[in-house]
Amino acid sequence: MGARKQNSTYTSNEKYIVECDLTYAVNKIGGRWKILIISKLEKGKMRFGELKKEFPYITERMLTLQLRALEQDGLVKRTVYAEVPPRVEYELTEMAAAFGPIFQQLSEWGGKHRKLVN
Amino acid sequence: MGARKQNSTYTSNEKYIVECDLTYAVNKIGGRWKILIISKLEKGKMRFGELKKEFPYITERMLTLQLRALEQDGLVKRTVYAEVPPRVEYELTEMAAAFGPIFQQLSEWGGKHRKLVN
DNA sequence: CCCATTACTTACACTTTTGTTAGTACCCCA
DNA sequence: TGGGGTACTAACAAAAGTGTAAGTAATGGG
Repeated sequence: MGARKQNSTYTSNEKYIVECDLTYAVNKIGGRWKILIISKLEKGKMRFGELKKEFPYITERMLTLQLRALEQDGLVKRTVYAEVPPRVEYELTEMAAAFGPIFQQLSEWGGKHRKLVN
Repeated sequence: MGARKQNSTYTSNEKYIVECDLTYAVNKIGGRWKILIISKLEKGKMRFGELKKEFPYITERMLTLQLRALEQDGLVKRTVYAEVPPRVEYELTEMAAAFGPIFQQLSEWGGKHRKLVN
């Protein structure tokens, strides 16, 4: 009972869309926090708590969710140290580091666009 | 009565996030259909109905919404011809065309990533 | 024994995004 | 008069994304 009704158009559209490598790529870094997290990690490893401090209003839940998704997608490597209290470090994978130059260009585009439109 | 309660954290986080030029840029092309639409328009002007045919399962509503958003953001130019039945043509602006090389790289990244992860 | 610390997890609520269905205006043509 | 064609629009509903509030495990230190 209570199995979620699978909205077929919603789902099949999603599949159709992600066939495009470009959309696929943008989806990997979509969402509210992923890009910001990746940007911070470009400077090196960080602990969960350190990341949290970087973003004044992020909730632990959101940070966890985003990091998990990034890990799942092979963009972030998570290392747990068996200590108490726990210590967990996050760092970018090569795949994520490859975004570097692309991010640079996108960022420039964003800057220019913002000036033109606003 | 019934004014929507403005969730302040939701909204203020949104503002905070978009201060980043990179996130700002990605937001402009985020959403389910925008990238695909831009990709099609890279080949030249298209009418509403032509665009619709390109995407088998998009609804008219979604296509309209996305085109409106792109227009609003200065990525697409909309030209209405005063005919009956109506004719409306969409084309990319320079700002959108500037995405070209970036899209190329993102797309390559997507292709590589897909092979690695799946 | 109790508390602090860290990195989470859970259940719930709100907001935005996406899709469904039906309908509109306009004029030409039969 | 009435249907066809085009590019929409409106009211509603489903789904995903994001935020709230509270709680957990484990252990060292007081």
